[in-house]
Amino acid sequence: MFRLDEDFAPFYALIENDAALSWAAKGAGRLLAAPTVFEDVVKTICTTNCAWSGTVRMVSALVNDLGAGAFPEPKTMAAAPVRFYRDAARAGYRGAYLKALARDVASGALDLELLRPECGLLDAEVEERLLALPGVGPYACAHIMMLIGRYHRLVFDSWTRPAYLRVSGRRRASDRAIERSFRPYGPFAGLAFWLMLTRGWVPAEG
DNA sequence: CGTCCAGGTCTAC
DNA sequence: GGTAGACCTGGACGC
Repeated sequence: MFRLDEDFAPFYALIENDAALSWAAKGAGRLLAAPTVFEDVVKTICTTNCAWSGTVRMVSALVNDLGAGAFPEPKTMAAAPVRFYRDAARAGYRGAYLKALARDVASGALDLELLRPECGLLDAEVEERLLALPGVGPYACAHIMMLIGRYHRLVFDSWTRPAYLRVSGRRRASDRAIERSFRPYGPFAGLAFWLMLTRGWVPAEG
C-alpha cells in the first residue's frame, strides 16, 4: 500500500539540490494507497463535491454494511440494492456511479488493476481510461493516478488551491499557471506539488 | 428557514 | 475549448 517496491531514487536525484524540496529527498513521498485500484477509484469518487464528513459516511457504510469490516468486493457492491447507496451510504447521485462501476469490474468488462504502472500502459492512456469512468473528472483522475504511482498530474481541488497560495505567497494563481511552474519536475510534477503543500505535515527536524 | 458550498462532474450550449 | 446550471447530501451561516 506504500509501494515499497518502487524506487524513489530518480525523484530524489531530481530534487536533491532543489531549494523548496530537497528536504523530501531523505525518504518522503510515499502515499498510502488502497490494496486495489478499484478501492482507490471508489473512495476517490466518494471525495468529490462533498465535505470530508460525507466521504467518511459513504466509505464507512461500504466497509461496515457490505464488507463486514473490510472494503467490499466489487461483486458485493454490485449486488447491493440501490436503496443501500441512497439510504445507508447516502451517496446521492454518486450511488449510480458506484454500483455501475462495481458491476463492470465484477463482470470483468473493466479491469482497473491494469492501470498500475507495472502493467506498462502509458500515462496518457491511463488518464483517458480513468476520465471515461462516470464520476471521474480531472481532480479524481489526477488523485487516482498519484495513488497508483503515476505522478505527472497535479491534483487541483478546494484544498490544494488555497494551500498553494499560502505556500507560494501568491495572491492568485490559475491551475494552468501552477502546472506550468511545476513542469521542470516532469513525470514527478504532481508529487512535487503535493509535497510542497504538505511539507508542514512532516515533523521539523531537531 | 433559506442560502451556500465542501478534496467536482456532467451536459448543453 | 471554454463556461453556466444542475446535481445528492448535510453542516455552517445569516436572517
